Amino acid sequence: MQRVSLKFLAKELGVTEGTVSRALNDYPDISEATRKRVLEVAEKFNYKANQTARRLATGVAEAVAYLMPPNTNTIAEPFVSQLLEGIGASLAKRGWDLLVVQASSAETEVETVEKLSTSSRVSGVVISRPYKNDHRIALLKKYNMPFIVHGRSLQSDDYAWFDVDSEQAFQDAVTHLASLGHQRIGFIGAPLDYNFGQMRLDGYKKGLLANGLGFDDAIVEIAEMTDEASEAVALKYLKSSLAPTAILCATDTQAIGALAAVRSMGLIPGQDISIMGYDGLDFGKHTNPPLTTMAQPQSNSGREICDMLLAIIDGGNPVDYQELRRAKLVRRMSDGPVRP
Amino acid sequence: MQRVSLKFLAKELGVTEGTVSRALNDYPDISEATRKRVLEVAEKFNYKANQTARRLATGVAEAVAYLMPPNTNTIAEPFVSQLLEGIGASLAKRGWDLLVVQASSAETEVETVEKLSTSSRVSGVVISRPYKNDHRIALLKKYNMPFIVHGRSLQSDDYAWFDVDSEQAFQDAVTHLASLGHQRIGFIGAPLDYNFGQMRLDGYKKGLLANGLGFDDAIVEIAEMTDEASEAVALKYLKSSLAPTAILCATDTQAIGALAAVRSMGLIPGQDISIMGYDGLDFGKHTNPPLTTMAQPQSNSGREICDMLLAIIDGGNPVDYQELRRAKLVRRMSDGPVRP
DNA sequence: CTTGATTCCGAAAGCGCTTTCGGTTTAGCG
DNA sequence: CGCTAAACCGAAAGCGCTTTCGGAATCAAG
Repeated sequence: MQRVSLKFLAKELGVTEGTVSRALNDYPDISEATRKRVLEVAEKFNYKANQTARRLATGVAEAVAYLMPPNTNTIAEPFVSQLLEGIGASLAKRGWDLLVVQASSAETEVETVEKLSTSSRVSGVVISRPYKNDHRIALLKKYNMPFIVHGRSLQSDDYAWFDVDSEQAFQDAVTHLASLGHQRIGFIGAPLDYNFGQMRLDGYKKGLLANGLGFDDAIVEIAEMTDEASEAVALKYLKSSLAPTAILCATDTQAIGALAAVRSMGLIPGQDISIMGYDGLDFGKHTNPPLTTMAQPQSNSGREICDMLLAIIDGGNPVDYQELRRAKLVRRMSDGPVRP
Repeated sequence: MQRVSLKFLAKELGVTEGTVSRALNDYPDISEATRKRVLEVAEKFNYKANQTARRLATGVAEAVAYLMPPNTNTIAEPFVSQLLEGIGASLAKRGWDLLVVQASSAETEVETVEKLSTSSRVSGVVISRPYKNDHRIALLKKYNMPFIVHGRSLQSDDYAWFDVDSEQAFQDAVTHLASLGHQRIGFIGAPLDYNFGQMRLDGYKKGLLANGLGFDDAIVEIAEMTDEASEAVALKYLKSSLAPTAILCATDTQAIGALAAVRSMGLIPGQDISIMGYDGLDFGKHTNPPLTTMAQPQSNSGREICDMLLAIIDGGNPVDYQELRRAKLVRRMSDGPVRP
């Protein structure tokens, strides 16, 4: 299989490589006649430009990287493929590539991001699940690499991000539970080094305050974001002398674990104990019972995120690209009025 | 930020670019002394080679593409992120990149694959969910691009693949159900243009035969791979005059839909009607009731798949890389002995 | 017919790296 | 101490494209 190059086409057409290149790339200073001729021959030989050479010559990578969040071992990972799909769709409009990079461990993460920033493989990067103080963000800024973060770190005023207001969401969730008569609402949180873990906890606290409820750290605990870990914590709450009547979880995955804990005690979630999650995973429709949750509108957020990133790559000011969305309550069957 | 190039390092060191390159790439004909000197300075200036230039010069793309399956709208998509994670891990050992490409529509799919094969962006590609006659496979072969498919098409003897024997699995599933006393086992299948759809149906039929059970197309139907579509079909079965006592579904997602159908009739899955799925998704643990399924060992199949691909890229014969795994029964709560 | 402005394309440099080839040094040996 | 072989590195070509620069051809206008 003869690899068809520019040189080959040029020889075939009896013109120079430069001419072929210009014709193919819609330069203005090329006659309609030759452009047509070139296009025809290119089509005939099924010419596709060597991307690598093109990139080297133009100096633009024509690619964007998605930094996979570490520890993607939970049930909740459909969000990754959804996001990728959206990003891919956005990129397709320009014919750009999507790179998926993983930082296997925390140590290699710095190395990975550094290499990503300096090896000119990509024009921009999107990262998920930032930590409170995220070294990845620091590096990206240092190396002047366009980026957008899906979520926010503690200090988020000088870069682009797309986030759902989870603090507000958890406040709303508490208010909802309170309106059902719950006075003693437990909380199972996500690790606090993730900024969203902190924000959700803060929202929970604010919610208590706003509804005149007291904070009791006997029923507030941080757990890994797995169903098992959360189940254990929920079980502890339920077995304590002053058990909560409702448990609010930082993620749907955790809520699913809590559901299991409630059932394992012979109680019925939604009737005896209310459980609420956050994320709005589709799968929540099928848990036992269906999970009430705060849903983030993440259907095609990948697309929006990537569009924002592209705008920044095109010279936009990152600060102009900060989007805060609101989560909304999706009531299914795992919540209910408090038992007398 | 001064981009530090080979030329820069060379000037800094007072040697030529070639020397620096050789030192960095562990060539033998370089003295230990200068290698060390070069390494030090490279480290000091945090030099990372321009990947694009390197690729152009060496002619190897150092990247692999994953072709996203179309219609990834089901609940069952964690498999994508799991696969990507595995592939990424395998690639990380070489420092290669992972590209995720989407073929938005069927028409653009050919174009996409063609461009992928000829623009020398990647050294190999992995595809999922092949059709019976998959044009992507044909193209990849035509262009001599190393590839591996996750699954198999109809004619699969001349390329590399990694698959689970779903025909066997469905035979086993029927046998399991039959051993519980079920004589009338319904089937909800996946679209037959996917080869796995056909294989699962075939397995079901063979299973009936092997257990001396009759085939009745009143309770055999193909449905889209969504919970909703499957729920509708299951409902139809259940409302028919000769309702099945068990329903076997081609995917876990469909089984979840069937579960919903059973419950909506006021029946209890696993007691009144048995439901079985296939895939072994983690969240099957949390459905109502937990789903009995044929589990494919897909935990780190991404890694294996990519390792196989890399071996082929290194010159291995694709035919030597065909792996057939066996699914195993995971009993949870959605199956049980037939009701008298 | 000239002339100045256009239009179009060839020539060639360059993107940042790899790698071959050959020449200079040094080592090895009698 | 002279000769061959080995060790090391510089020079330069080349990967396949883009893009600037300038020259030849064409055109409109005087």
